[in-house]
Amino acid sequence: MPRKPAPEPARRRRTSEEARAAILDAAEKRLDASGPDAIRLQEVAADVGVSHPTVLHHFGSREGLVQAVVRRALDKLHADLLAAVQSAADGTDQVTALLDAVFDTLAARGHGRTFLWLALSGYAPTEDLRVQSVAEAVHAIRCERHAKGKRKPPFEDTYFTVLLPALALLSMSVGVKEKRGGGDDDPLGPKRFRRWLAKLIHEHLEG
Amino acid sequence: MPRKPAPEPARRRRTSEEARAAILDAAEKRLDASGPDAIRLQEVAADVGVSHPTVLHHFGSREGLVQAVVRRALDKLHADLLAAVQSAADGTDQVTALLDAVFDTLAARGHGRTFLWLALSGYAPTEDLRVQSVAEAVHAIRCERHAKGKRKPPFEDTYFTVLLPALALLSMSVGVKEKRGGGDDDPLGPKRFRRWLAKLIHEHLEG
DNA sequence: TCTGCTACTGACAATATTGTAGATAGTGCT
DNA sequence: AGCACTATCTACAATATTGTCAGTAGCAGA
Repeated sequence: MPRKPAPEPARRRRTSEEARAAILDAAEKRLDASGPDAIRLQEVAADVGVSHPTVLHHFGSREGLVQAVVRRALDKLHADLLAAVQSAADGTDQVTALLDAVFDTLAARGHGRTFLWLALSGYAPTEDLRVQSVAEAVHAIRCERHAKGKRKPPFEDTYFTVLLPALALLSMSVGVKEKRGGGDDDPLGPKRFRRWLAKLIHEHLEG
Repeated sequence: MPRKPAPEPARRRRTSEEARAAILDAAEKRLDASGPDAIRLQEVAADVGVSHPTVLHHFGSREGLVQAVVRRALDKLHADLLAAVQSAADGTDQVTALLDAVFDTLAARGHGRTFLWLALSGYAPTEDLRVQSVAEAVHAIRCERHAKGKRKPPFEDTYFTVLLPALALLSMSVGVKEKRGGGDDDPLGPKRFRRWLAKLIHEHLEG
């Protein structure tokens, strides 16, 4: 007897935007965890609860999806980084606050790990960290302060002073999962390291 | 007419050791360039000039090959790192020499890039950089020197002082190819950065 | 020269992954 | 209700990749 076509389990229809966002979320999880090469159409689709041709419908091709994820991830990184830098613009212990904020962006929120994946895979140039622009902003403040009597510090010094913690925090973001906890009292833990680094930088900037 | 079986292009027979070494070399190239996931049996075999079952014959499985490559790469990294640290054990400008040597190992020779691939992919824990042991060695020297009259510096300070440049150099090794050349006079180049960093560390150690 | 060992090979199988094609079914508009 | 639009589906095709198998061939020792 002719089989009645099985009643399909109710097809959900999203707006194009919603669907794209959901798919990008799923793809980004895999990007953060295992890199761009680990983005599989089938798995991403399964995570969202759709079939894989749906993903192709929205992004054209696997490469299209990867490009979209990369763009969104970098945009988010830039936004979070900018917010972090601005949030720490004032306060008594500026350097510590800035380091903590940038660490939060790069390590705790996983953006550093993602960025390393992208840089290694050739999807993002290292310039995308935008150290240069941050250094310029910091240098402006520094010059303004030191104008009184002392000699002006060279831009190179400011640039390197910004570059150093950026590079360090980036490397720290690799092993976030397996690292020791964040207790203040953990002797060699990342939190104490940041404090130490902040002090070092602060002393250097003061001269 | 019955085709004569095409004269096979002379099968070359290596010792097991030679074959394994050649295959590992080819696999390591791909590891350095594109990460462990980019190691394909077919491509590695083609690079060496053998068929892919030969690779399986020597390493059992793809995973066996990857494990072998990882082990050899980490061993080489440790050996080179140790040699670098020891080579810079004496000399007038110890810190600069040490940084240059470690930079050469991590960035110029590509070991840092490989290590980042392995760390991100979960093939090597971050502890594998062995910062701890280097820090202990440095701390011994430091204590010996500073014994005369001054207060003993805490180990934590030495550890962080070693950790900082290690993390920085590691991150630097990501974008080696696309970075600016190594001219001494390049304003914001990596060489000047290392000089600057060496000076910073030196001043910190002196107090 | 014969013989055993094993590095090596071609052919095949099994699975994974991307991509295509045509049909189906929500959704808003008239 | 009827219709256009398109998000979504199933089914299939094409290729890549790992792994198996039975046989071949180079080399060393008897």
